[in-house]
Amino acid sequence: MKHPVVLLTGPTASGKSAIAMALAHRLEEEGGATIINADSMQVYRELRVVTARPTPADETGVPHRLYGTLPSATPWSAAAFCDAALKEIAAAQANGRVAVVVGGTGLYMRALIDGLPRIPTIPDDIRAESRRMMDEIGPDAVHKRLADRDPETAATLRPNDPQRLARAWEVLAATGRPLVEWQRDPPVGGLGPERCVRCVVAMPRETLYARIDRRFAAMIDEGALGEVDALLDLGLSPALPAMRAVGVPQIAAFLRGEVDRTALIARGSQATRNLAKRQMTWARNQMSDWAHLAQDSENSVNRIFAKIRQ
RNA sequence: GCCCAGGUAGCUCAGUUGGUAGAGCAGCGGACUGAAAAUCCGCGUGUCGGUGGUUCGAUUCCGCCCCUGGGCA
Repeated sequence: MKHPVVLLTGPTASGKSAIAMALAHRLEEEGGATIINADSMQVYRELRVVTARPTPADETGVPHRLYGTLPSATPWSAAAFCDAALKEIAAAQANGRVAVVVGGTGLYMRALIDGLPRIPTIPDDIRAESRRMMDEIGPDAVHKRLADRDPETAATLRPNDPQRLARAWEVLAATGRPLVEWQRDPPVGGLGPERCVRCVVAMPRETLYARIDRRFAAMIDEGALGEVDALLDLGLSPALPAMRAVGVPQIAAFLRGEVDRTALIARGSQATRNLAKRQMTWARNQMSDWAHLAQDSENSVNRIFAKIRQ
């Protein structure tokens, strides 16, 4: 394979970052690797402990890109990720390095492989207006308004799905063209599956859930409370993606004195398990043609290494 | 020991003026096309604490017993 890009995913706490690091070390003699973040939350600067982002020590050993590079006030997106990731992949390859894209966000992986239709960036004021309308009149009423002007897109959306309705509304408002029409345009910018070595880490659910419980409790001891406290000091809207990262609302409730430490750990672990389950559903049904790796890091590295050399 | 309030799904609880019961959460399955760690959808048989009694029929009414919480001694 000429310039393979390694795509490595798996549910949260599955150990994919450790596998990526081991792979990078293994590739050291052949030019090295650059690890590129495909996780929707690990980009946010203010969140490190709570998103289990690679440590500064990890980052000095191997080049890491798109980790902690964005202020939490600025929402990231699948399209922003694709643009940035494609540049980083090109830069890594120009230096003779293997690009290893790692992250748990299935949508980002899909967008990177298949590309996205070229929908214009929605201006901030239109976006804000769309979200404000959602808050004021509720998804059901927004769905009715959308059905009025864009019945085709409205028909594909449930009347109680605020996130997708807001998106459909702002695309229509900003471009005058229905979202479903945009989505019929050919996607651009995708890497294509043949250029990618796609791997997903899998393990028994009980094993993963136990890892999650252990990890969340450890985060509390490693500074997650102070980190979230500092984030809250920024006074950001609670609707922002970074403010909704798993652990942030739960820790915020603890800092407000609404729950005790035991309840915090229970709720934080719970929310993380819920996330892991959704990620596993995505992997099972949307990534069935990806190579499945066991949790064993050494074995996984060997398998990925063999695929790169094919 | 006495009095009061409870004992219903894994958890928190609702309910049945007597016709064997349902929400939220958890769990499981699913969707996912530019905020995705998001957003949304589907799945609920459980000796209704135990045991006698009344009744055509009791989780529901009555007696006794057990357990939990609170109060009084």
